[in-house]
Amino acid sequence: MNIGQASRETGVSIKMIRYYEQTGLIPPVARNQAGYRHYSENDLHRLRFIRRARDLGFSIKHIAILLSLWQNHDRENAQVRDIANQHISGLQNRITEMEAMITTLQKLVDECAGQDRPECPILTDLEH
Amino acid sequence: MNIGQASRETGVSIKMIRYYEQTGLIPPVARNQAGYRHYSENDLHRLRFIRRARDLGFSIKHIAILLSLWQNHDRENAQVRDIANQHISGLQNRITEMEAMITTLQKLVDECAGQDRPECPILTDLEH
DNA sequence: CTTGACCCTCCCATGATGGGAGACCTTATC
DNA sequence: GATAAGGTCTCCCATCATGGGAGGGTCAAG
Repeated sequence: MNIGQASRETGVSIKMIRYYEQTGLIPPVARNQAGYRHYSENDLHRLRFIRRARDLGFSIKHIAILLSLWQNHDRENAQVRDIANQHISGLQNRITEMEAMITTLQKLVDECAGQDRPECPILTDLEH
Repeated sequence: MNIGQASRETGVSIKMIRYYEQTGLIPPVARNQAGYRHYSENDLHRLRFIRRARDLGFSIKHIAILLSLWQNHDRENAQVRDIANQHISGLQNRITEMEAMITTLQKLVDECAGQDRPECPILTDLEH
């Protein structure tokens, strides 16, 4: 199967498939005589794995680790859980930060809307 | 005041101050004969504005608009509110996405921890 | 044999930030 | 006045994941 169809099957863009190969996240795939990449069912499997992990917000570095654990039968499941828990914590921290931003912003917007003064409380806050 | 002290006063790194000038977010500042940048109280004011807006998560593009509204006395406060509301929506959308990721991940981690089978539900999910 | 769809590599761009090299300036100390 | 330390200048490179596009080769159907 050529790269275009592999892309359609897995939901990973052609650009990203080549990028993953180039950066070593996936091993080089087979080529035909013209140099076209050729994807086996196994290759597609790996791409779907990556796609799913990206959808869950894992970084490429974490995905690299997950891929190696995936194919290492000596792994401890706890290692996988560690990666996942680490990722969950990262997400939660970012959410906490963003919620704090929203709280501040919403208060400023409310103040700004609730009055007809010429100066805008949002800008006044930023100025400070 | 030189750039180093301006950086310390405003909390904006030297690198970023120069970058903001280079990309036009702030106008070029005065220079002494040796070419050293020199910052007035007004310049510091602008930098603090930017710093605060960055802390609230505004993109540079949004900050550029906010800066121009800040100095435009004909502006409508509603314009400023629009930018802020737009930003709040963006943050909320990202939070929603991340919360969905956390929900999925947490479920997988719980399943993985609650059993002693050799296969890991997290990897099994990613595989799928 | 032509046409259109596909594929290849290589280069560039994003957004915000930092690192570092090599050169110049300033200030304080001896 | 010399020297050392530290501040500043510009220019280039890297990040992370992703996309755009140029210029050229390939393949299959008509």
